[in-house]
Amino acid sequence: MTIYKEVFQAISLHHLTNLSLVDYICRELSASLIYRKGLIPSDLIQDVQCNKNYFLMECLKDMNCRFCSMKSPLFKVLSDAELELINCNKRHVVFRKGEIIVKQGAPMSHVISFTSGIAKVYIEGSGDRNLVLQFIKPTNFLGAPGIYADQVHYSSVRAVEESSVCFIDLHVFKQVIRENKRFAESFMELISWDGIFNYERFNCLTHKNIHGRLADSLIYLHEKIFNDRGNKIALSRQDMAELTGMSKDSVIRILKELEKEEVIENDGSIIQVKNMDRLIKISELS
Amino acid sequence: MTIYKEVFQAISLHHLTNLSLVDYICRELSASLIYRKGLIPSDLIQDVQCNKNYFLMECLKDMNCRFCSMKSPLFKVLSDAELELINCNKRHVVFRKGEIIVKQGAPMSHVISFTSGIAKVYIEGSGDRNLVLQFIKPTNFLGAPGIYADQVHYSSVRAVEESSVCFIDLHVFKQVIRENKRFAESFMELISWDGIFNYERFNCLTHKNIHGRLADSLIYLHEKIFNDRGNKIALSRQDMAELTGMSKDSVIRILKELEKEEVIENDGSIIQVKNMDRLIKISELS
DNA sequence: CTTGTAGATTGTCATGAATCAATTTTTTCT
DNA sequence: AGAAAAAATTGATTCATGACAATCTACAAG
Repeated sequence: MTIYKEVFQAISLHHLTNLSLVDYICRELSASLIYRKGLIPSDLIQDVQCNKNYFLMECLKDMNCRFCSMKSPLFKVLSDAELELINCNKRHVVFRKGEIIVKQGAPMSHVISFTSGIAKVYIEGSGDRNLVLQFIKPTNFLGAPGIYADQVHYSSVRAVEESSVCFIDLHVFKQVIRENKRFAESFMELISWDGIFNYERFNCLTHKNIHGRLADSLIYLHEKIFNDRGNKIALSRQDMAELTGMSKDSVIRILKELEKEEVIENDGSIIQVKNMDRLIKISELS
Repeated sequence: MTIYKEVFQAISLHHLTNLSLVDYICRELSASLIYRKGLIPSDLIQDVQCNKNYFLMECLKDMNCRFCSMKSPLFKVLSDAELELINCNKRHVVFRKGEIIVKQGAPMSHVISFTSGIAKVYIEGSGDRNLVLQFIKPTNFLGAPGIYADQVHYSSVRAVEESSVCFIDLHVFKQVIRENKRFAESFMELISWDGIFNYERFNCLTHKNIHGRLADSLIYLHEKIFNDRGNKIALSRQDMAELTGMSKDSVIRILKELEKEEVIENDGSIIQVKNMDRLIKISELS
């Protein structure tokens, strides 16, 4: 286990992003660390990929924003002084699986930077019916649209697996936006892209049948959310139902169908896409 | 007819907003103009309300942004110099009913300020299926989310009745945002509220049955869009279908039902809400 | 005046998808 | 490890909704 920690120490010291993790292991560590301990690199890479979340969290404790590898790309345009200011006004918190990070309707006192894990952003409708807007993984902000509206959360966020976030004081955050034009512009881009993402979901949810909706969701989860978990989609059927706007029962039914047609592989609660072309075709056929 | 023009000249000179129009007529004009010409104020107000759009457009031609009563409230925080800069880089254009103002997918060269009329903002899905995101009336901006993303329009906009807009050069607009912090902040608020509006629509469109969806839409149209047209909702069934995400046939069916129950009154293609409480109840019952 | 066209209306019908209930599997907690 | 709880599965049933077709209406163009 210590080998992982060494790997992650190295990562945080070198400011590596999630994406360059595997590259880095292959290039820098294989000779010196891995072979010395008799580990096969490909196994280590796979293990690290699957357990990345756990070790990441270890490294994030007490991390200064200036050196944190998991800070938002938006923060890259900030000066050291600005980062230090944010660092002094942040709290790093770990949430366990299933815990609510943000509650819809609650007043917003902090901007939340999501630093590790996976969470679902959902709106609570009338009568137990939730709709998952999107899943969140590092690095992203939570509660974006409310920040410049009326400082109220318009969606809830719940940890799907153990996750950690940084609470950043709202006033400090706004102050930095006011004083750094590039940062302000980046933040506007973020809000804008968020809005555009919703447009695409509108289409899917209102005009496609359940086959198309589930196909779209599987593609989304495969490509955007579980892409750094070896594309192993680990979600409850209920969560998938809330993402696609269909009933849990229907999700199960269609997943079975897809498994029979060998479009996906279903091992316990872990889903893996086997035939992406077919999924895309199903999505396009509506 | 000239009485109207006088009224509107007065409005534009005094920088009156839409909302204070009726107040203004009662307070300032009734004695001097209306009685002198033998008109009954309440009739005039009603007529002006119903035909506001036509006369408004007359007044907007060649209007300098500095004195334009229909400019966005956002522009109120701009200095005269900034308004003058925008004025020099804008084009005022009138669109006839049914014409496309903005086409989804097209590159965005200008920010568009909607100055009179009513238009529908919709996303074009696969296979002729459109979804109306919202109706637009003065004063508002078009193409908001794309401005700070990749300068592409992510929705189409079509005039529902004769409408006029101002095309403002995108670079000039961004320059003003960069240099005026208050304006930048206002604009962020605008984008944010836009996003929040979509959240509420998600709920409605994914979790309510057609009765609830139509009720919601009628409430929206009554309160937010046709509120300055004497609450006379004038839309084609097709437009209402695209707004509610249901088929045209179903719209007609439910409207008939509502008419029978005297919740609405349907005179030709003009719908008026008679029993708002009932509509709200239908909406809540989902 | 008449003719054409687009939109509105109405009823019927097929079907997609949710609900319900009963059973099995998996996960979690002690 | 074993019990309890939660989640997943499955089939049967019901209902809501969209699609189609035929007719009607109103407005515009010739």
